[in-house]
Amino acid sequence: MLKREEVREGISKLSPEVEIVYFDSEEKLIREIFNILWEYPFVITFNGDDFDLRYLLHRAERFGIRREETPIELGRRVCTLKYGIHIDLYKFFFNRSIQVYAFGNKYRDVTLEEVSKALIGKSKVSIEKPLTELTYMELAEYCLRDAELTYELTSFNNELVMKLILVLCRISRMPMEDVSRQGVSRWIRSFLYYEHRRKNMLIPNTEDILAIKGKTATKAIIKGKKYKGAIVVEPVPGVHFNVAVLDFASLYPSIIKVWNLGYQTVLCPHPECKTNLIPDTPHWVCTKKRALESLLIGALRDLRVKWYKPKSKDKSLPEDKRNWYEVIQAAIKVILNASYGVFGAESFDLYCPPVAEATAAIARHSLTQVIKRAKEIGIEVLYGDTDSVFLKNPTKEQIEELIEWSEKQLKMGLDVDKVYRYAVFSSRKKNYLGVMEDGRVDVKGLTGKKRHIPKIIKEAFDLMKERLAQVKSSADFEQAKKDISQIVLDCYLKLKRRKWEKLEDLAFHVVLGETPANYVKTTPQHVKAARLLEKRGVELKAGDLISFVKVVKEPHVKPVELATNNEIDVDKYIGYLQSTFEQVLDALGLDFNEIIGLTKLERFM
DNA sequence: CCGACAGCCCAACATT
DNA sequence: AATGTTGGGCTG
Repeated sequence: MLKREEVREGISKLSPEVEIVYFDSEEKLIREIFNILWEYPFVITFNGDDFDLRYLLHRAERFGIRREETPIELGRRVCTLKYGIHIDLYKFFFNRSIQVYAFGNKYRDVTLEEVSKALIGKSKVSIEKPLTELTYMELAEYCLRDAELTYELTSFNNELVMKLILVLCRISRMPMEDVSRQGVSRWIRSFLYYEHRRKNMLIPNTEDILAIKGKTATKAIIKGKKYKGAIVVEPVPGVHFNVAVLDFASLYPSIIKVWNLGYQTVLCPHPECKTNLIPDTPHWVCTKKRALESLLIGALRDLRVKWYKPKSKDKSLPEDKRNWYEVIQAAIKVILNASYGVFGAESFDLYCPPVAEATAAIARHSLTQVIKRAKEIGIEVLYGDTDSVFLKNPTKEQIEELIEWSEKQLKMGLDVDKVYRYAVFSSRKKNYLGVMEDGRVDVKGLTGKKRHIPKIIKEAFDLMKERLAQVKSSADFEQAKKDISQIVLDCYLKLKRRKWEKLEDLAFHVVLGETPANYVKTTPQHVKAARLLEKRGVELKAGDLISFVKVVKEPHVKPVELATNNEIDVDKYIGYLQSTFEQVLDALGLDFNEIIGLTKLERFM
């Protein structure tokens, strides 16, 4: 720590083995930090690329410490070490694939506080004063905790993160420093390029692939997308008991494997292959040669499904071995999940639109076929999305038959993913709720689970969820419906009578996709609130979370910290409550307006 | 500058 | 007032 005038010692809450070293000049402090950095083969930071290491380097220059004396190498967007490997966990945890597939979306904002809370259940030391006003002991405590959290993010769960990085290195053939910073498209590029070189193949230029194979032939449903994607089945609204959810095992990678897809084989030059058409497209696939992507993605898929996944569940293996298999299968899953998308991404060096398009087309065909077959053998299909079918009360035999049929006819693995005791569908796609046998509740897409909605509505929604978890049979529903009506009514009255506890409970929370000034086409509500904050001198940028409430007067929103209770637009909130709950109430045969006591007549007055 | 994809829902905004 | 567009949050 740097000795400074007027800084008090403070009271130490640190454990006795912590040693504090004081320096009387910043230069000496920095030189000592550098000495320590030289000693370590790995240095882990959280945002060290953009802050810690960069800052140290620049401070060092101020004191005339020469570049040769510093252990830090300055890159354009990275800071590396001359001896040792610097891993910036901020970059690693920021990676969408890591966030979603490796950590199941447990953290949302990529901050040390958020990620630590989510993954290791620990928090930063909270401080009320500006850093400069802390006593030495407070500062020491604060910094030490940050260091501990950062380290523990790599050590928790048997060093999961370090193992994951190591496995990804081995698959992608990239150095740890790169693999921990770059996105999944770079991993896949590196992996495919390596195999090209190993087989002594030419690596095509990006523009040559596009020139020869061309663009896409199908029309996307969503404006602005390049090609047609997945199918979503119109749900059968209502409550359904005993719903089996079947899905294809890693559908897209399986298609790439089974259908021999790759930039070489789709629209190949052989006239005799032109009859080997891909359903729903004018494209054909080669019948003579194997595509490298198909081979490699297929091999990865098989390794995961047939070796690593079963080994990770094999109870006869020692714990640490099983754990290692688990890490590997998770790492392969991350790569497989992205392996189709990259072919449709312009930024990918083996970008090949017809390959992506063919994969999606075959997926539609496969799902359609399964639905058709299910109906043929007498099963009602309630819903389906991309790779799944929701079957109403099927028998064991029917399920077995469907799975066998898929294996034989489509060469595609179909499995029972889960069974819902009952499921609730509205008429909306990607919006449903399922209660599993053990009482866990899956909520998909419903407004009630979205993170931007006010706490007061979310809490009511969660109460309803808990109540629904207790329903075992259709007879149970009668009482549950009454209880749910009461939950909705309570929340309605709390709003109508302005009896909320805190204003924060009414706040919507929306992330800025851009810096406020960049919104030129429209001004969404959270941007309006953001601009009010900016007027107060708050600096805002993309990624910042804006919390605002809805008020009566123009512009109808206010940042929560600037608002008062009496200006709240209660009717807006009631409207929101209504639309949130109606997604479920509809299916239960309940009516929002009746619940809150409006008779049909009153509603028309 | 940042970089896997498409489809769906909702609310608010902008335009006709 | 009706209709299309934008932006965010979600599913898969």
